[in-house]
Amino acid sequence: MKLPQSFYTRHDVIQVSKELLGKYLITNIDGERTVGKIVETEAYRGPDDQACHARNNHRTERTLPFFKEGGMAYVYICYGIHHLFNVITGAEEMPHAVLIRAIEPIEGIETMLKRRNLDQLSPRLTAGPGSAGKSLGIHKTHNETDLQSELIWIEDRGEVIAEKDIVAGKRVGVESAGESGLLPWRFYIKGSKWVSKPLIVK
DNA sequence: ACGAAGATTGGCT
DNA sequence: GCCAATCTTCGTC
Repeated sequence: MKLPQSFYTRHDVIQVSKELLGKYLITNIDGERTVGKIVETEAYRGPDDQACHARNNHRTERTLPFFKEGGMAYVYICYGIHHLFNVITGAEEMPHAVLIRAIEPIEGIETMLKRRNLDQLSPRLTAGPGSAGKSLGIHKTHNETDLQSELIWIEDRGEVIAEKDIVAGKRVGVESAGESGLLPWRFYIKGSKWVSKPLIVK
């Protein structure tokens, strides 16, 4: 079942981030259907979260999607190369988003391999936000795509990830965000071999 | 108008 | 492990 818009418009983006684990992200791009199970996410909770692009309600052309109602894609380019896929959540004017950091390839694996210029299936195919987005054919032109459309959407296939099977840790690559950089808002499915980096737990 | 930095990745040493 | 790739965005001049 396709997740309804009400799944995304909820207030608590941390909760939405965790519940997205075990859901299926489906794209129908360039006539190729690809499906990946979401195994790793990160929550970005503006305006207070200093690691969020929309921190302090910072409103620019890039961050406009943050201020719309939850349930659409937010795709932006990182380091000039990578197209990172996020889901906008929360109510209008509430700038929250969830970054999809890794998926487990489920369907259309040949297409994914071709898009990534790889010839062998391994976590390298879809681990990391740049890799996951590229394997699914997601491009910056898909920014603001409605997740109720027939282009990109997320399905609930009845799997529930128990709280004990969710690992929480610091988000990746946000050290410069001060206190916010320490928040444990990265989540992944315990034991999944498809996550982008193992969490260093002491 | 200019320049530095960025929610990363892959190739080379 | 280190570093270049590559270009948009944003702060500053």
